[in-house]
Amino acid sequence: MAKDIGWELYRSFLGVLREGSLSAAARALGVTQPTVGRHIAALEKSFGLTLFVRSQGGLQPTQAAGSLRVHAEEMAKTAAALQRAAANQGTGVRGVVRVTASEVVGVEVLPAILTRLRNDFPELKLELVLSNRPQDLLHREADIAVRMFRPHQAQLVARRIGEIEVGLHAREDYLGRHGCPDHPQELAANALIGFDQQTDFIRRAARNLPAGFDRERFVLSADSDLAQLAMIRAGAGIGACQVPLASRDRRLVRVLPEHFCLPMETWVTMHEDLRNSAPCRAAFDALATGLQQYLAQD
Amino acid sequence: MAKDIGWELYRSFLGVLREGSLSAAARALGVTQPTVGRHIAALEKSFGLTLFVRSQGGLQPTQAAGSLRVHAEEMAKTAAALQRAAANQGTGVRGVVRVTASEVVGVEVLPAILTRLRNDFPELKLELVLSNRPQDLLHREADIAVRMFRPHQAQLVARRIGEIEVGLHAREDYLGRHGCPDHPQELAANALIGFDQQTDFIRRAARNLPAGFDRERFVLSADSDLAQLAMIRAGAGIGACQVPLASRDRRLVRVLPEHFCLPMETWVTMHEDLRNSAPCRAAFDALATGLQQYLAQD
DNA sequence: GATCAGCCATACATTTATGTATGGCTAAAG
DNA sequence: CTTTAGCCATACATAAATGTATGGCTGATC
Repeated sequence: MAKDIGWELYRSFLGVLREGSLSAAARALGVTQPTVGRHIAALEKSFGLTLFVRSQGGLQPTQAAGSLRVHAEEMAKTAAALQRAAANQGTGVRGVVRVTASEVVGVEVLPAILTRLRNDFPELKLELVLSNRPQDLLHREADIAVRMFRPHQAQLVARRIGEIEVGLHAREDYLGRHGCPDHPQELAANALIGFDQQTDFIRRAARNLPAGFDRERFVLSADSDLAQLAMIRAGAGIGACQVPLASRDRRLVRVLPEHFCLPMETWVTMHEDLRNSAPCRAAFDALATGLQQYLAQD
Repeated sequence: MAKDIGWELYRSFLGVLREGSLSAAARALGVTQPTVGRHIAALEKSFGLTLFVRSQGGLQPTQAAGSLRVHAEEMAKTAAALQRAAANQGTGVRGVVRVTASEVVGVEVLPAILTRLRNDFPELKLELVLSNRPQDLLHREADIAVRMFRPHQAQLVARRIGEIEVGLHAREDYLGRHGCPDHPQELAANALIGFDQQTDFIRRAARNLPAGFDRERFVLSADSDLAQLAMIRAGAGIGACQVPLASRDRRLVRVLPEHFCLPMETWVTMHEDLRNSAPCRAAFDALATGLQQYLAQD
């Protein structure tokens, strides 16, 4: 096998893939355009294949380059994880902790918790990754995850927070105009706010949904849970949201609580290696207690 | 955040972790000792923490360095995967394909298949990883896996080969001396060859094991399936092995076929991105057809 | 069609990283 | 006790990578 290739080259390679041109990649990486150009040339020579088709508007990746991209991304993620891990290694609660959560929790619940945490530890930095797709804690895409299911991977420290209940809600003035439904059948006559594409959670919860609440009846649809929440708050109709969230807003009224009630098991998880990391530990504890308070306010 | 750290530094870091000294790491990496020393110094400066305690006998990693190691290893694995992927990208069946399989299959079955493959494609190189632990195909720890269970991850091309049967066997001269058991109860009077620690496969198959074949009765134990096979072949007693394997050896006789019969579903799997890679494709096909022949010789 | 902005490629200067050579140190072997 | 082999650290020389400056090219805009 030919000599191993310098890892720095992969960095430039990924930069060009992401930015689309040597010049842009150079700017992003903090080097100059000829340097990136030489790196790509060196890679192509090593591999013996064409990675990019040069053009005046930039470089277009070949199919080969595309298939290598995932690996380069993985390198970048790992490098970032290593750097974060190193920053969290010293004594004292300082460094960067990356927290992942669902969009709703991240926007509605975490800010207050993380603000308190930051007040307690001003040297702590936080990165928030909002996604309904579970991040890979084992490979440190995130340090701590707030998830709605029991983690099934080993090597994780997991704390069960409790169950967040999801129920149907609407603003009282909407219900005043349309009447508050007493039976699921009456839902059909209402402006239902729902999902567009089925998410994992919905699929799992589908069997617990009442008959009147399904995709065909939705008048307002959005894949974004945040958008659905905003529509409920705006009085657009009846939709599903977390009960403790709705109870913060006096104008929101729960609809058909006995027919529509989805409890979501809530967990805070972290890689076990991070137990000895002061900043991760602090963030973990703050999230656990903060979320418990969130549940208790129900 | 401080400036990003050159990925090359991580390489030196991992080298020192693996080799235990600057000098040894330098040799392994093909650079000189001062270079590695500077890299480590640069890393320690960037991180603001001590990674190694210098001593005359070498460098001893601190706890911090140890906790960063997994990430560095991950970088190395990914870099290797990228390089392999690149090598397999060109036209023609050349490059390195990494195949993983169980120890028994790897030692007893694959050599013939891979030899034929290499004869057909002299420019193809093969790496064999023998392990009962499933390798991570998604992250390209291996390109192709021969596994005894249906793959549950998406993004994988999987071909079902059939079922390899596992049965009890012994050499005929052993049976001549001790008599061939007709009922499971008679097993207790025999020299049983079995596992020491329970493997995943055993655990899953446990409910299908006959009453007379369990851990307490084993006279000869080994975790290595290869060692068990060798003992069976040496005429040491009765043990379990793959039926097509035993039928190659005329001296081996199957024992209690109706009571002890564990079919193992056999699959060849590969990441779907590799379908367009000529060398991986060739290896995949060769493995699939070769294993099918192996099953058919039963 | 002329101007401008953005891009890549090349030639040259400079900085940076690396290699070479050496000395000091320790632990084990003679 | 001496020798040897292995290691790290430093000073200096060298090679390699990077930056600077420039020219040519294309496509959009006026």
